[in-house]
Amino acid sequence: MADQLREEVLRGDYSDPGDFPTESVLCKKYDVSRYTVREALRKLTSEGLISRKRGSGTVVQPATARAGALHQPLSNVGEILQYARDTTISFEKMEPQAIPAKIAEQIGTTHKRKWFVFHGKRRKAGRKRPIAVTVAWVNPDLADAVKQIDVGGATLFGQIEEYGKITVSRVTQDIQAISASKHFAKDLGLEEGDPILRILRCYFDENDRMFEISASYHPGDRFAYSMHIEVD
Amino acid sequence: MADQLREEVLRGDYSDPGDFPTESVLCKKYDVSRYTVREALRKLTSEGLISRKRGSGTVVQPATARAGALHQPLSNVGEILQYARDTTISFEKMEPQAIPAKIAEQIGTTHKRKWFVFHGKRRKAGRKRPIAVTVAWVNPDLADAVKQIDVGGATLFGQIEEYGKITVSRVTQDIQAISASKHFAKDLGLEEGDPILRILRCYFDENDRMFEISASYHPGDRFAYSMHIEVD
DNA sequence: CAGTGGTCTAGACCACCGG
DNA sequence: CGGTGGTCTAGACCACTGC
Repeated sequence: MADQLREEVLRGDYSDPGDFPTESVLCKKYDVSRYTVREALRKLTSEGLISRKRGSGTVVQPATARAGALHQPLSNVGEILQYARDTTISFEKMEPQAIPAKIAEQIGTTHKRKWFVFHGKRRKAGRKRPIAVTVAWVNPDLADAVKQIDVGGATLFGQIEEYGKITVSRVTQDIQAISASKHFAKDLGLEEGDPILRILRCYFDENDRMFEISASYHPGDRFAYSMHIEVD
Repeated sequence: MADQLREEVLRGDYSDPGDFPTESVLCKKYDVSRYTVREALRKLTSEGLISRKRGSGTVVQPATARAGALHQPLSNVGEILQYARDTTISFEKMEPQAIPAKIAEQIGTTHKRKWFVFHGKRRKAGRKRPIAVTVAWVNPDLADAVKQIDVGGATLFGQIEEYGKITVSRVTQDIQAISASKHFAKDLGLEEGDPILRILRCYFDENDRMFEISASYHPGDRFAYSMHIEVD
């Protein structure tokens, strides 16, 4: 139900203020209890699609004109996919390697085996330089899934979910400002030493197995990571 | 109830795995319905304090050995306060000024009036250099509350909430990597040009009025912004 | 298998908002 | 004042876990 409602909202069905149905209307429309309706609306609220006010009702959140730099709104994993909307990413499969010590230390992992490695570049239509570069490591348990990965296509973790028949259930992120190494500077069209935003993500499946680690590097001057927090 | 349970968890009451009470036990202990228990546990889950698994039960999330850098776990505004636990912040009240163009542009505001300005330094016991510096602007509507602010004390937005009789209802954040200016480099003990993580926050009250803007600057090498995302 | 958390129904009272 | 969403009770069935 949340999915269907989300589609309707994104399609703009309730774009006029006051258009959004009340809880009781939704109960009747979908023939479910109020609990179920509220559960669905809770999801949409946490995604920032709607906002609700006691006594007034529910309104669709205006797609606020994102000023200035490239933004990456992100409050749940669903939105990670949205990020890919007007950009494309392509990967290159590299030789398997162990998780580099610097990364392993930061996320506190002790894996010793060699993981599958992918190098990715995210591009925006009409720009020559990539807007971000990514290094991703995939758990060696998932060899079968890795064989089927299409390096030109969708997100890595999405494909792993599909081919590996697993579901991402949590993601951790560490965001840090670092200095561009010669290598990353060249890729991103920066000077060595320029600020770079590094986002280090760990993806866990439903059994709490870490199945992917990704490190993406964004030019500091062209990228801001945006998020919103609702307070209960 | 969530608050009380959170205290117990942080105090370490349920540190052994298998110690955490089941839903039915909590129902009896607090004499509330299962809905209420689940609502409280939902909060703690979203804060990353506990994790739950159908059939197995609820376990307190291990305070994973945070390697190296200073971390700032943050998934809701409540946790912004926690950040202050082993650190202290002190402010200095400056002359009112209009929001600088660079900031105003990024957050897309058109306020023209002069806002109250505070400069803050966050320190950790036993370190001479501040671990972060902050610049905060407070909405000129809140002159009465600003008069009562204790610059040596708690968080700015917390005091504004109290004295201004308002409640923060949402926060937006923009996280960006920037290059240290001469001024910030000196304050943080860095070289000019070193990477800095800037977190730009806008605080909104229950009427969606932006009542505070804050920009905090963290040394790139000593600070990582950590967060976790649960997928439903 | 018994017990866990996930989901759901069908009621209820409340604080708050608008007309 | 009636209707909104916020909170809550008291049940129920289910999938999944561990023994």
